[in-house]
Amino acid sequence: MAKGSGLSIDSDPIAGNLFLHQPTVLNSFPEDHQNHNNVNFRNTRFKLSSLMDSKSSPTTTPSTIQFPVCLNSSSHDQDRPLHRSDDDHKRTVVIDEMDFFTDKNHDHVKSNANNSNADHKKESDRRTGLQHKVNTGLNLLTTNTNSDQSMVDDGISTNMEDKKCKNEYAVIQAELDRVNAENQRLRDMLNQVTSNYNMLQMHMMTLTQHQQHQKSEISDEQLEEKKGIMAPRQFIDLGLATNNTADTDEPSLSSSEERSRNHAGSPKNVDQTEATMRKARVSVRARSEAPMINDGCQWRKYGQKMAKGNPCPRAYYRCTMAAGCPVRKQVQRCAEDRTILITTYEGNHNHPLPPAATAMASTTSSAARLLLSGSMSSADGLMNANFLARTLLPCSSSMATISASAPFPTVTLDLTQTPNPLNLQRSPNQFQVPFPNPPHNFANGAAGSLLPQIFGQALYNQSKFSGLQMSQDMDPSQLGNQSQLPPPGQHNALADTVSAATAAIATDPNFTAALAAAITSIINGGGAQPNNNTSNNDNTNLATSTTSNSNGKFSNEIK
DNA sequence: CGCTTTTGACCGGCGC
DNA sequence: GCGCCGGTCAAAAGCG
Repeated sequence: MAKGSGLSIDSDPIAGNLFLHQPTVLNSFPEDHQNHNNVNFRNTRFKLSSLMDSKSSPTTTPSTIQFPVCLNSSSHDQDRPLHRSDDDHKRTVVIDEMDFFTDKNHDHVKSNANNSNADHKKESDRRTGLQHKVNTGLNLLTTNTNSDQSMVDDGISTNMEDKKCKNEYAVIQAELDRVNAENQRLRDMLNQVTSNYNMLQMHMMTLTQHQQHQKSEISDEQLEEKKGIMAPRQFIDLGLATNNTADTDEPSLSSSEERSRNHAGSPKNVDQTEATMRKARVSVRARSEAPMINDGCQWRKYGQKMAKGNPCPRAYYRCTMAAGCPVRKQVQRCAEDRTILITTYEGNHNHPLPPAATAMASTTSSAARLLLSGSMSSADGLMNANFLARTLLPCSSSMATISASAPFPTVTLDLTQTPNPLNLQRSPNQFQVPFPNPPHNFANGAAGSLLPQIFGQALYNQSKFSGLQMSQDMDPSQLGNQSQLPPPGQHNALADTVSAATAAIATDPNFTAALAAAITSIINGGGAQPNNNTSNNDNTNLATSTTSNSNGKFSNEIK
């Protein structure tokens, strides 16, 4: 990663994984460069790798002579892991090897403990002159078959030596190919990260320009919104929901009905998918005197229960914007602080949404998608979510929590901590996403709209890439929106990486993508689309100035 | 009259 | 098996 870009992904454990291989490939030990004739086989590998770096000429293939010398390292050394701290030891071994190759000295175990610097120089000179013969010595230490050894003992052998050289060369060549492939993969990943970074920069610039532009146009666009114009982008990506006719054509099923369907042998994937989607929950805590947070959707109350441990009743709502919409939400006041309203969303809308509702809807949808990812059932999913919560809401480490211990994995956005000066006092590197309606009660939409959107978008992208992982084992058609998957090339490259390191994948290649998408969501959903806020409900005053802090953090972290 | 809310009943999961 | 609990249903009531 170019230092000029300032991208400090190395600090991230996941990105660290990306580059963990990189130093291995691109960095060889300086000592080895100085003593390139002495490098052992493993060091030779690093040299080869470094030669294969894009900055190196591919034509500078090391001569075969370099390898033979190295292979003389003692067997015990070959079996040991390579560490920088072993450099001295390795050099010592090399000296032994040179003694081994001297014409008259056949004592393989000759100690070099008493060798002087002059000896070193002598041996070095001798080695230079005997480089061709070094190949022969190399062969002696390669893995020989019994027959080979007997032939050597017979003293035949230039042919055999050549043959062994060829074998050795083949081995090295194979290694070369392998490292080359790895390098290629790393380059692809690097390119992807770089492109994402560039895209992010572009978006940031666009956003900056848009800000001023939009401020002057807000009033006009507000008028349009009130005319009931519904922009195409209001069709929230519902992924599976829109792709599954079961979701769109059939009314939502109660849990018992779902169970019945499963027993009846209906398409299990669909049912399980829906069940999983519905299990994903996004909980929003916000202060509000109102009985319910206004999130832009139309809800119908279908039940109320007294929940254990809370004197306040829990109300159950379902979305009534379309028949059969499976989205439900629960509203309950916090037992400890009754000014806090806890709203828990579940499911994905299967219909177009007004802009005012897209934020929360995308959040719930994203949470469901996150659960759909193959790794979500494991600790990886929790790690992903925690990583995202930590990364994408750096301004609010306490604002986003994800619980997998709950009956249903739940993303909790605690907005009770942020109706604070952060949203009102903008620093120069912070920005405000303008919304048509003036900020109102915090619970009436302010951060309750955009923060979930950011987080939701991040979750969505995360799940998108998790989908790559899942796609290895599942029918790709089960994925929600294939069109949003990376191109096949990237897909394969990423999938390879995924299969290589399951724990790391979750965050590694997706990090910048999620990050970029989060910013994009601000631009598209908050900045470029700030005026799509339809006043569907009379008291809809969704969103306002938010996440300025988070954006400042984004750019700081990236650069 | 149509829609929404209320509220008791019902159901299934889970733990003991 | 039983009871608790969360979630849902659906009839009745309320409202515009």
